[in-house]
Amino acid sequence: MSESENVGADVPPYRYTAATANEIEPRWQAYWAEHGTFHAPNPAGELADPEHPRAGAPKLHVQDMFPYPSGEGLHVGHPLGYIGTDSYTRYKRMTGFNVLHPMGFDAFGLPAEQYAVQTGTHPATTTAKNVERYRTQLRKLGLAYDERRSFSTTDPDYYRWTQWIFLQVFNSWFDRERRRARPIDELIAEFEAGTRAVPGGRAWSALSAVERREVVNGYRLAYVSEAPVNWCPGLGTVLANEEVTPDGRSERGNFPVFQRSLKQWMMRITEYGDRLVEDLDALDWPEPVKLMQRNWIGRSRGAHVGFPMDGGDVVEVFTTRPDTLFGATYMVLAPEHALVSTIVPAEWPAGTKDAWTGGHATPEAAVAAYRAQAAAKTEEERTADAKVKTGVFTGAYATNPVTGAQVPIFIADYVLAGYGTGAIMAVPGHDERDWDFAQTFDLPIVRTISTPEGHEGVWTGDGVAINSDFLNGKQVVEAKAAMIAWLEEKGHGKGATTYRLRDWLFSRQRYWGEPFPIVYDETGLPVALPESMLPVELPEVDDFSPRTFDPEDADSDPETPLSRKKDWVEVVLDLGDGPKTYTRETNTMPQWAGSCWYELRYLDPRNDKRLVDPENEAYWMGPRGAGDTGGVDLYVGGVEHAVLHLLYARFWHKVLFDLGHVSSFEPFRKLYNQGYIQAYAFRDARGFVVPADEVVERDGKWFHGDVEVAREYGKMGKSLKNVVTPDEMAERYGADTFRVYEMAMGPLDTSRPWDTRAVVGSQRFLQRVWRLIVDEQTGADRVVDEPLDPKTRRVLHRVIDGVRGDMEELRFNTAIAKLIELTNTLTPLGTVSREAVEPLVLMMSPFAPHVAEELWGKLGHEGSLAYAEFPVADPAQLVAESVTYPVQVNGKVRGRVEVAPDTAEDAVRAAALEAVAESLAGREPRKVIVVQGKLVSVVV
RNA sequence: GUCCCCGUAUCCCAACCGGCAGAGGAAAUGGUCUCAAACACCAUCCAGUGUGGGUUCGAAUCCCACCGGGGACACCA
Repeated sequence: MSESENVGADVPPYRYTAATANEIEPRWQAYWAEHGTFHAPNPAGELADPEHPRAGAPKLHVQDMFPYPSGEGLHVGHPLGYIGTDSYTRYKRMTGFNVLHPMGFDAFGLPAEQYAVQTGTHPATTTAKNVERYRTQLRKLGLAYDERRSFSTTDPDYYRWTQWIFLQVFNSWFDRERRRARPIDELIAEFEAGTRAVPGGRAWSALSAVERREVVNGYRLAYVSEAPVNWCPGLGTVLANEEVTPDGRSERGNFPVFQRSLKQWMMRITEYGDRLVEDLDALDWPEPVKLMQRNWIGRSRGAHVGFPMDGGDVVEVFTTRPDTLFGATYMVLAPEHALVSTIVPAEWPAGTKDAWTGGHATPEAAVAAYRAQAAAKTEEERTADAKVKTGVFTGAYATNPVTGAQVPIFIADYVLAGYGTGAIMAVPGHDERDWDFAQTFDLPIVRTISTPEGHEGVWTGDGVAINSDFLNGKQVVEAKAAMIAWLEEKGHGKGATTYRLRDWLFSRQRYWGEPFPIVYDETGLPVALPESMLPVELPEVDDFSPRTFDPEDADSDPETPLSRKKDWVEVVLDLGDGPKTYTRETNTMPQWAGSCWYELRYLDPRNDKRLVDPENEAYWMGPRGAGDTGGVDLYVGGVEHAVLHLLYARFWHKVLFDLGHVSSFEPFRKLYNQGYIQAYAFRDARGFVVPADEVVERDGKWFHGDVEVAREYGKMGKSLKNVVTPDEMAERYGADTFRVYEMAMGPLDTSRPWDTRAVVGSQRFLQRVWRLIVDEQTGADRVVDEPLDPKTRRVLHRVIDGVRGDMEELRFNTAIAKLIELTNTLTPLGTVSREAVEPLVLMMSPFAPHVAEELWGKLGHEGSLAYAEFPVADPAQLVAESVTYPVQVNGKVRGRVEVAPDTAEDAVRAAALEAVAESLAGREPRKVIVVQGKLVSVVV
């Protein structure tokens, strides 16, 4: 690695090199810090500044997904998005916007805790050290953050408000009629006044105090429930559905996850299912991310239908196709369904087919065996071959409410306990899974939708209802509505919507997270701490580790690190009725909690009275008119958070909106997914990774020393020995070169391979600009005040126009290409005109801010260019002096005509025909097409 | 299996509503500078747009099929 180290005696003394960059860059970084150059003024509060050049200007709030400060520090892939937003915001600031571009750290989480467990170092120490390292690395890149607004989610001043939001969630309920959250006191008032029926049918006044609390707790948006959860013994904690992979393992650590019924905190995100789906339409987000959220929420509209049984039980099913009810010839329950054990008769009823029994003598034996078999299967095995359907007859029948027919009830693992009611009506004629099952078990198939001529097998498409009595002749949509009306009238069911989304499991058995602001009294019911007691600080402990277990031990029980801190857990408090002993909640919040609302804290980071001053929130994030969602103007990050962070953050934001704490009803108006920087890794014949920077290419093959190695393409990472750090790039080329390279190598939203060798191209560009202004031998200023020649001036204005357009659309690669083009146009001119060079320096400043600031100074300006006006193209200069039309004859270019830009179509046509007269050779044109400003096409 | 995105020069990428396939960078080749090399500079080189069909005066761009790469979903009733 040599290029920059041989800056020898022969290099001209005033050339722009890595050494120049490394002198300039820290100096400007210090200047910006000292002058608070990138402070953004708030309308109100401590950060208000009426004297600021952008006070009262239109605002722009641009934010990156903040990093988890890992111990390994940054590699060149991490800051790609940060440099993108930095370039964009520097540009927007120069066009007159008051720009908010903050950065913070998402610092709670597993790695710091695991490191603490291994080394005994307190996670707070590790975290502080890592955050400091990140800050240093980011500062070296010249990222223009308002550093007054920076925080870590682990700061007690920050998580105080995370806990405060938890209390808001805990102290509210979802009013389904109004479709929004309301304070829990309003619910209690309704119960007291008798305007809302108490569940269970008893009068509010007849309930004991404890019973009342239990009723109310059943409504809270944050609640404790004993329910099946994802228990991961290997990690010693429970996990949210979103943190479990499709094959039933933990996203972190890849340990097996088991369903266990445990008492845990949940958040009622399902109540927001409709709004989370519907409001997606109003967001400027990439379609794939919207699709992922829609899929995850999985809203289905349909009906609940009751199938009565002789004993009085009713099998309740959910269906999206109530219109096919006449074709429901059997039913299937999930093996875990609660009814299964009660409906099984002692013997197989008459008419039981052999295939239905699984070879067992009694229904009880068959069901028991099938249940055991299903329970033993992993998620992966269960879904491995969807075409092969398994199941067994329960021996019981229910009545199809519309046909009156007795239909057999099966259990099968293709029906999931956790979705809908855990039971289905099977319509083999019009559902693929039911069709497959009916084939295997020889069940009757009744078609209720007309199928196209000649179609055989299952039909899931549209059609007209047949064999369906009062539905016959209706189209699917119409038939669904008619059936729902019938069901509701007869009391056999009603229209319903279900979701794949489950309530959010919100507690973790970890140390390094936010403590809950919750204690338990002698009744064992939770009591919220008052706001005045926030923050509930994380206590010091000796042992940070949760109890972990044999990863396969499904029956182990979680134990929280905080529960071992007895003198913290037992606490005497006066919560209004005198000092009493309480027991603290010892779970902590999941890592997502801190990132669920951080966009709001940037707006008013020092406010110790409120989460955010409403005036500041309305200014930075408020809606721009009726129907506008409000929110961050541009939010940049990777797609990997499509359903986790982005869904949780939307949920919390909507709760805060409902309770009147914010004016925007979505947190992120526009989302942009940056691509990833990929890298090559190399392995020898044994499969061992060799350091990528020691591999050389010869004749299209790769060698490590004399050993040929195989190349693979993928992530950059320590274990792949292919990490390149921004620090090393800054040292070898300077941060500006590194920034320009990252922005120039391709569109921001596509992934591309890192190529250190190509970085030099960006350095040459900066060097050429520098050379335009500074004499490399003497250091003298080369710029003259002579006007530009008209041709170059038109190039300049075309570039200005193009660069502005590119910047607005985040097309940084093409913007840089245009700047290079302009530079290459100016270089051979000999005289360097201020008229061209000043705009060039301003236009390059978003990408290469340090060298631009330095050159701006050399051009005679005082202070920073951060608030200088970005060049504006003169429309008069954008009109070409003349236009050259290529003239095509039958699609081939046969001539050219040069005319004035405003030449009328007829004149262009005449000139063009003349120009290709020879090619026409007397043939009469059948058609002449003149595309104004583009070309002429002649057809003969 | 279903859906979405992408295949342009040796490589990374441009080409905005269909209009002369090349803006920019890297590599390569030749040259200037140099005792020499590196740096720098100048010049050159390089594809008819994955394949096959269609629409059109005209297709990288629109449509269909296939091939290759990436992503999402995958018993959700």
